[in-house]
Amino acid sequence: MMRPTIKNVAAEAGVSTATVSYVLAGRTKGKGSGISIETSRRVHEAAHKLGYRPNQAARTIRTGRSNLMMLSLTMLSDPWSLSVSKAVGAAVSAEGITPMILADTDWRKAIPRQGADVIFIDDAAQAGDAELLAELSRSNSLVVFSETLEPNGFDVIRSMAGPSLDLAMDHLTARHRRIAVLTTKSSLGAKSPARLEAYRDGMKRAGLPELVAAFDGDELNAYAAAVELLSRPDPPTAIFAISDYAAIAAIHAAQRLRLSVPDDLEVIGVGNTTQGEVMTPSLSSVGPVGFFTRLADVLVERALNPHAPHRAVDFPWQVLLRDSSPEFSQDLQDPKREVKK
Amino acid sequence: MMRPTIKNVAAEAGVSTATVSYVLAGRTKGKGSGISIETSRRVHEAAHKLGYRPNQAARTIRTGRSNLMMLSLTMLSDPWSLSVSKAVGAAVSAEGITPMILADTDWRKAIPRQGADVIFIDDAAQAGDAELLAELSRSNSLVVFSETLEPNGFDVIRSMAGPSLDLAMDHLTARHRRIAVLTTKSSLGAKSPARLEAYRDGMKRAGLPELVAAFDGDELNAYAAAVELLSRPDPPTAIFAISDYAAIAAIHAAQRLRLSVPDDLEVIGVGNTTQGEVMTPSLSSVGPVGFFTRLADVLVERALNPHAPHRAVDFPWQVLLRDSSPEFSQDLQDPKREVKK
DNA sequence: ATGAAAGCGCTAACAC
DNA sequence: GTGTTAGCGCTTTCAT
Repeated sequence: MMRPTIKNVAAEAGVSTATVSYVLAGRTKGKGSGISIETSRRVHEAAHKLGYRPNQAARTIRTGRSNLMMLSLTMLSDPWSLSVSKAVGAAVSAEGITPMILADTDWRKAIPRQGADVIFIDDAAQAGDAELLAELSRSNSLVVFSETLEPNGFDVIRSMAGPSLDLAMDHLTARHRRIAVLTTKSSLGAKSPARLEAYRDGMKRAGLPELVAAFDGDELNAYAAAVELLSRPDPPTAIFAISDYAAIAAIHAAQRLRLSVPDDLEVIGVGNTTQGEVMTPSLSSVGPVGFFTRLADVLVERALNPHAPHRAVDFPWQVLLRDSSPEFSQDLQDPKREVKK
Repeated sequence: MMRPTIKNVAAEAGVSTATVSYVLAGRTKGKGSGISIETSRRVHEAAHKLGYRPNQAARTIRTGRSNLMMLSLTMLSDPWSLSVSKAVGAAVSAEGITPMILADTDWRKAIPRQGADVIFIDDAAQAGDAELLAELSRSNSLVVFSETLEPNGFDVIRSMAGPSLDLAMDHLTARHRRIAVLTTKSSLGAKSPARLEAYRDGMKRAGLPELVAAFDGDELNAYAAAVELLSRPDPPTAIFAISDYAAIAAIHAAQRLRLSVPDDLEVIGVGNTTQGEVMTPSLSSVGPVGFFTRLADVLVERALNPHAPHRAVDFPWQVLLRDSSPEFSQDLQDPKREVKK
């Protein structure tokens, strides 16, 4: 009942453990390393007979590589997270790397316990994160999504969100007077410190009063907050949501209240996720284009080359107006209204 | 630049590696194991100074436990998967177990490479799975979601779906004549072999012709298939979707085509996920009640007690009519129409 | 109260 | 071509 080891296989095949290791590593064909075809066959046979599975922990301790990529995703139900997972899954398939998701967990607590070759962290904005990351980067390759950090032993994925966020706010303030922001209470956390500010600045520029609806947690709470917001006596005619998932929740809330999107309510999200793109009505969003594929590439590069110099990767953002905005607008970059296939 | 080991810490603190191990394992207070308070302090100090992090792989190889729980989720974007992740996350938090998600991957290929104490597999229906699982269960504790397998070295989570699926079909056939099923092409895979059959049997009972819309893959394709289905000259007035995510896609498709749910189209899904419950209109679904919490409990129990006898856990299902069905129906069990909070 | 030492399963020099 | 052997970092008897 004990799990068979390389030793058992060696005994069964009548060879040494080294030979087994070689054969199972597939170095039987190369010209330099010579294992006879017959020995190789016997080893494979023995391994199969015993139901041998390599012990990943032992291999890791020896080689120093786990072939694991960890994705720390703060809110798995955020379509942003799903997009990351999908893109990474597609990118690593060829490389012998297995992506594992650490979901809805504070990486600050959970990471130290893990061993992955490369770790993606989707949320690093709290005080002290810079130090902690520098510290962690001594034992793992880190790729961090952050608007504020600089590379320091780890890579940083940055969204050059500012200008596009401003543009989106100007779009809204030109068309509406009551514009609410739907945001997480801890706008410090998550991917969004700059987003709330963009709203505030935009409203200030237009001389309009702020209308803040804050929720705590996931899309269910965002939905509840949106319902509350839209049920007020003088509801907003536009919502700037701090994230696509919040925007989607707002649209569902509007539909529930029999409000028409975009006629009664314009909604713009942030993140440009696939989910927003394919929903009905499709969601206007400000976000990077081609982001997820590129992010996945960066992660794979880092996995394959742990010692390459660390860098910051910037993504230009765009405003993408779709069905949740009333009209085609000439004044925005890339104004082509996207069509669903 | 090398990652510090227990050895370095021992040297720095002027003690042996054994002492460091003891201290860091927290066995300093117990009466039996005596480490002086002073030594303990020095060790902690040294560890902190060096930025020591235990090597998880080394610990695993020595103890045989990784404190990892792996969730193999065939389609992460399926709300079913999100519900699993959420429930498990809540259940393990206290136990020192870290749940990791293996997403959108064939466990048949990926599992052998991993080392987790307990592995949840959400999809085991293919030929040969029974043998492979029995095999794998020699090295890992397995919990398998399956309608067909029997426990054999692993636990089985079973949904007693049949009667409720039949009930749901009878509900539909009593009210509609053109009822379509929205299903994955490979209805062999995934969690659904019995679901398609329930549709077929139900239609046969009612003497109605089958109307099958099959898609390949994820919710985007389900959406496309639903649009196509509803655009036909003689569209169905009800859709029985093989999974909640497909049902949600169908509702979105209907909304896009300006059809009213439930007036023009009744939709019933399978799985009873939270996402379906909170959407607008809320989704009628047939599924287990309290399933996810219970599943999480089973996983935790298994993680804590690897040698307990293996068992099958059955979940009774119910038909839950919500807004995507036109009317309150007396003839169904638990007919209380649920209200969103 | 602390340390020495034996491995866990595996890989990679280096011998033969 | 194949075997010997020395560890990787850690935990855990068993001495002292």
